Amino acid sequence: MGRRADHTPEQLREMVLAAARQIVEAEGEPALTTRRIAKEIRYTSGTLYNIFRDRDDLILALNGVTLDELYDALTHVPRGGDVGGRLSKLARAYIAFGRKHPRRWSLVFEHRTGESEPEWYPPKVARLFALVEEALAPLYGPSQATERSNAARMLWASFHGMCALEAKGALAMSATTLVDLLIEHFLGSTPASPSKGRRTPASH
Amino acid sequence: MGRRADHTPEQLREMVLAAARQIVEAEGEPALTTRRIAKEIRYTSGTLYNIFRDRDDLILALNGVTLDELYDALTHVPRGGDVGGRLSKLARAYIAFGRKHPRRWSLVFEHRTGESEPEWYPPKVARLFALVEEALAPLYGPSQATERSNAARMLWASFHGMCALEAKGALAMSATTLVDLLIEHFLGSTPASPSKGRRTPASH
DNA sequence: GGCTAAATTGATCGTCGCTCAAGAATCGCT
DNA sequence: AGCGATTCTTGAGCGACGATCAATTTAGCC
Repeated sequence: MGRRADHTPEQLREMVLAAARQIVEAEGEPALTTRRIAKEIRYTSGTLYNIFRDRDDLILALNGVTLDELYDALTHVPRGGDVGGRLSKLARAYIAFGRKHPRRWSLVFEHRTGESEPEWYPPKVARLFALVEEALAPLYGPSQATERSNAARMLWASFHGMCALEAKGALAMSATTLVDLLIEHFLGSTPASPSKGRRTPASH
Repeated sequence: MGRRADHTPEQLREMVLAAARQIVEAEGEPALTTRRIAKEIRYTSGTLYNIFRDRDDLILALNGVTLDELYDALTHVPRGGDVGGRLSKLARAYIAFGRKHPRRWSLVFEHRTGESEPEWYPPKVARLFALVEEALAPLYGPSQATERSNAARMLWASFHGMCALEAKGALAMSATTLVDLLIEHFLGSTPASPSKGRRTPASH
């Protein structure tokens, strides 16, 4: 057979990613073979290589979808309330996402990023950090951009660690409990700026 | 050819793990094939299946070696000094280990633990937590075992998250900076027991 | 209608994890 | 010492994998 006009390249790309998403979610990464995906969308594996450079490129694109969904889930966290409440909600949303899509979430972090990431990838990660930075805004003055950025990275990495260890069953307890413990400790002290130690938000 | 008396099963097992260790460290997990390991130790791949159930079992054993080495590295952290200093040294030793053996360290966490872990595995993880718990001992009274355990898990998971994100290049900064920031915040407040908030160790 | 260019297929290559019959070397027994 | 039983290793082989590519078929264009 030869050329078909069944689907545009864009449609095809989305069909592949949708199928890949479903396969990973249902059966895990080992089941994500090119032949399996092709079968799912009624093509053959060779066609996938018109769209993606190789399997790694396909997984990277799928991880992009996952990061988009994660960002979407986090942006739906209400913005009001105090800093601690918002941090906790952000962390819980992150953990909830990891629990809801464990295999796809794991794929983002287990995937070996070969030589280098495409240019569209880092921003998808950066804006997750930015959400935490934004939540921290009330705690820091305009001259404390670095402190706020460090704190956001510290908190996000910690959330991630709890989520990761929980997913591996290495925690023997709920990650949300640990998250709240971390946030309490974090808000209970502000060593970066002792003069500004306050637990409730204040407009700056 | 048939039976050889070149090596005992124990020797063989160690040769396999040593070769696997070297291959992973030098070329990463994709290079860790049964044929490659067998070639390295002058056997054929079939022999590996007399020692390990399958490739996953072999990787699990290798991860056991890695966890042992990690534990060894952490036990060599000096015990004296204040709590903050010891926590920081433990975390730095953990991060240093991850930096020194990135591919082998990643393998521990990227490996999909299929059905269930063998009985010898969880203790290797648990005693890492125990090291942090021990370091936290001066901060908690005898009736606060749960609080201490939670704090240790929270800290360890956070260390892990920083190490993991640094390894993926997602931090854009040094993990040790974040670790120290976390420890400062942690010691700067003790919401679990406000009456016992002290930053310097005390014998109990 | 006929020509060009694009897209899809199916065969194919080398490699992978894993299995197993066959054979060789060691061990236990007398 | 001899010899059968046992244990271990090999190498061929299976099915599946990622990836490539010539052949073929179709869509778009004049």
